[in-house]
Amino acid sequence: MEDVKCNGCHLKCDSFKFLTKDELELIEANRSTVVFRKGEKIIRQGSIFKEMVSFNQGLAKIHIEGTGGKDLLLGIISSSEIIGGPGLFHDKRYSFSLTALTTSRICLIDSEIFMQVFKTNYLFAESFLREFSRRYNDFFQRFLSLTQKQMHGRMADALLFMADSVFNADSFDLPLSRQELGEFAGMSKESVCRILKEFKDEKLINTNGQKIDILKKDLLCRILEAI
DNA sequence: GCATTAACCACAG
DNA sequence: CTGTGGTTAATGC
Repeated sequence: MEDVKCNGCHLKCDSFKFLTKDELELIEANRSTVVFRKGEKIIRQGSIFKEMVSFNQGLAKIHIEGTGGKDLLLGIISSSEIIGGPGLFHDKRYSFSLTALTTSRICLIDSEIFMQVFKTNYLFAESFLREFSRRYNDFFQRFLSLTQKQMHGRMADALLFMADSVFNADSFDLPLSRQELGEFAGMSKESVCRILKEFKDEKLINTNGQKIDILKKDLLCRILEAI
């Protein structure tokens, strides 16, 4: 893999554009670039917070571990973003796991160095916190969906999220297994199968393995709105 | 009571 | 891993 300089890297997220040449070189000297394959864990919930993740390319899931080995899938990373979680400021532990859903290109930045730059460059810090806040806002919206909607509404939510926030298309190859989709929509994998079949029978969507086509988005939106 | 919702289990492909 | 069918428990008319 070619080692692109941070300065000329077009994959890095917008926050980095606020860094001075010196700051970017400092980051560069304290980061590694790693490619993760599907299923590989990028960060592990509970482990010591050593590095910030600069996610550059690919697809990954943010998930937290529940009891009995059951996960809750909180979000999907599909574009460049700096990820680390509250551990950077709070308890020096990762508060969630990050797992690659497809081959993903990531830079790992020493957290001490990241913090150093955070403290000296206000525009960078503000931009980073804006991204950070947006991410947590999304989590809160998920909680709302998970706690106040019934299964069909949650499934419609999950499918529309994939279409609008991840793929920007109404047809896509779902990067999640039925099990993972269940972890995202807060239901068992059996319920996922049943509801997808119902949606398919009602011609709201078409499914073929991992391939999903949303056929009647307006009706799906109505299911989403109707509790 | 009866219907609905949704999880758990078993099992086939 | 995916999908189906049966069972069960809780909740709501």
